[in-house]
Amino acid sequence: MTVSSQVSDGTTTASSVDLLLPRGGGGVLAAQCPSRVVLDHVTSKWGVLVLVALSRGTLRWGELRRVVEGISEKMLAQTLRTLERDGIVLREASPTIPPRVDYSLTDRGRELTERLLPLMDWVLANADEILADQG
Amino acid sequence: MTVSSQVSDGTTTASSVDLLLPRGGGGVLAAQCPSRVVLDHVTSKWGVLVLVALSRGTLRWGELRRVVEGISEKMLAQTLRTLERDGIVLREASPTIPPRVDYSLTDRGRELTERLLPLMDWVLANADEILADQG
DNA sequence: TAAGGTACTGACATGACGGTGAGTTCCCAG
DNA sequence: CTGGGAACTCACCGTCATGTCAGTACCTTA
Repeated sequence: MTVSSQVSDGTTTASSVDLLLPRGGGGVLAAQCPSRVVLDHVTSKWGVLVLVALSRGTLRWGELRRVVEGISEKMLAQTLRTLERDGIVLREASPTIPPRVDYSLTDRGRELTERLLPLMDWVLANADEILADQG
Repeated sequence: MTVSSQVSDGTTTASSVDLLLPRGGGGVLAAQCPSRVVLDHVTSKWGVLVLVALSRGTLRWGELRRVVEGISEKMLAQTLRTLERDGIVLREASPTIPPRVDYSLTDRGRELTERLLPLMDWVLANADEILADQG
């Protein structure tokens, strides 16, 4: 049942708790930790879904809009801009008419989704049971 | 339960992605998918941090408040109540004076954090670089 | 007597998140 | 020559998430 040790590049995730929670405080739980910012981008309502969508491959603006159901144009633009600034998503615009813009994951983005997908998998698999248990 | 296979060669291999993104739409990206609800709980700003804090072991109310820096009492209560309803966190109150309430992860919660910690690890490890890259 | 710790709950305010709808630029189909 | 699609931006506005502050019950310590 060990899930954490199968990251391709050899990074060990075995006792990650100690990294995340140094004894004297700090780590992710420190108020001023920069990871708080990135964490908010990555775990934002629409950020997660966009990353999942792109994990299968490159998508155009309009495709993203359709595939991530319920997202507004404003939120899609905002989410993509944030993820692009973070170097997680790559934006490639063709100067053609009509315009064509492709979005894909960078290497960094692929590293991220490697760790995100197992979580999403679990949530998807357990959501029904979790909600059923509480009426 | 299919644990998503790791992506080792850059291109996504058929795995959990297909579960998450069925060809005809649906999956996590469907607007009415129940996983959206659970996802919001789990990836909420404070939810993530509380889960990380509890991943090392049982904590009391006051300990959580101190360890998760910046959280208000209201948000801590609200977050814990949500996670408890979801069967992810276990609340045990001793009817002693002064009151003592212990919070810990359920089995379900431990399954979840197994998948959450690698992600948090990565975010922590890369946050500085990500923020530095954008000035 | 007062102050403080423990584990909360509830009222109130505010500010950010997110939705709506319009506007833009260029081209092509009808 | 009107309409529509592509990929956005912008202004407006509402609601909900979050923060702040006060209050509660009981006991211990100063």
